[in-house]
Amino acid sequence: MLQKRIDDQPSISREMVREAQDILHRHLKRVGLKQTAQRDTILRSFLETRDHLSTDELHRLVQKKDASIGYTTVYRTLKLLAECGLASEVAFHDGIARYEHQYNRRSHHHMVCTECGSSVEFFSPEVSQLEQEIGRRYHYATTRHTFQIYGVCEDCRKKNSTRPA
Amino acid sequence: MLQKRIDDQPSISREMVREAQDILHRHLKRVGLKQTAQRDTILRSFLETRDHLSTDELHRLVQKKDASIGYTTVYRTLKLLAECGLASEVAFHDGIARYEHQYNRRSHHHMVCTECGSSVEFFSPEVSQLEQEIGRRYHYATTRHTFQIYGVCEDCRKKNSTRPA
DNA sequence: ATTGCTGCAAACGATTTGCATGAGG
DNA sequence: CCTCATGCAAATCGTTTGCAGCAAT
Repeated sequence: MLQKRIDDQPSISREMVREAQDILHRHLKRVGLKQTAQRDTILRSFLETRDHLSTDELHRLVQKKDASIGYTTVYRTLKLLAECGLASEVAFHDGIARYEHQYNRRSHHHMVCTECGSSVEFFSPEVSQLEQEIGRRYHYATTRHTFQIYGVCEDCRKKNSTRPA
Repeated sequence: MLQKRIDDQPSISREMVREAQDILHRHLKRVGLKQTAQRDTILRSFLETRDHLSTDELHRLVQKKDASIGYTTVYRTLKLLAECGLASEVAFHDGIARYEHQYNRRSHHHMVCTECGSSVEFFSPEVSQLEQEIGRRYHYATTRHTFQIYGVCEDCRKKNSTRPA
């Protein structure tokens, strides 16, 4: 799936990887789980991308580093990463769970093209303010929100006018 | 699943049902499909609620009117309703597709409790403005958006403080 | 008559689970 | 050592599809 980049954040630094690993390790200790090579490998692969990965895609990436790591472990680890705040699920409307990293990321949102599936990220602090405000109004302790816009991107519109239905 | 109502719209009138049925029938004619008793029954059941129905829940409701109507038909009809704008899918984060009616509804959004699954609806015109604005900025022809807030509702917080983890 | 519709059962794809084996604390 | 992690295969969940008979146009 394509991915247009609006912001150009540099690829993740050694420091950040270490810090994220620490977060994971602390989380594991806290809930009485074990630190394993597989979990670290998966975390590292995950951090090395900026895409909205499906479990399948991440599994493929992980396999390049260690072909013995199975599907199931990737699923389970992704859940762990979500638990400790390193990853979060983004539901595009294609029936597949996708994850992105949440570590050191400004709150951002997605606009998805319903024809080609490409997406842009955008930032909109107003939305976080809204979250606060609505939460207060209805007495919810809010934790997060999702905001997605669906539409048709410029390229697809061009294609459509060239080859009309 | 629970459903707290913030706005109190009266239950749907005969008029509205008729109008919605017309919309469906016109849509069917337009795309060369047929008008059937099942489709009308399903539409009527759908309109009679204000909840965010899963296909399963709608199927159960429909069966009270006509026990012979099957699962598959409900799925297929719900898709038709979505096509002609009478229904729209709302993705809470529980892995089930839910639908709500869209006919004669102001643009609204959901706040979902991650503990008990109950939800409130709220209205926020700012969000639609944002959709326009972001779409213009990145040259997308936007069609719709989703905005959901997740958090813990007052009741669940009370329960938690009574019976701490 | 022709074409689409229905309900069933089987297929499907994504995710989860049971289990025997292997590795971390 | 004891407990949890792993990988595999099988199970499960929601959803979709193929098909034979039925109904709307």
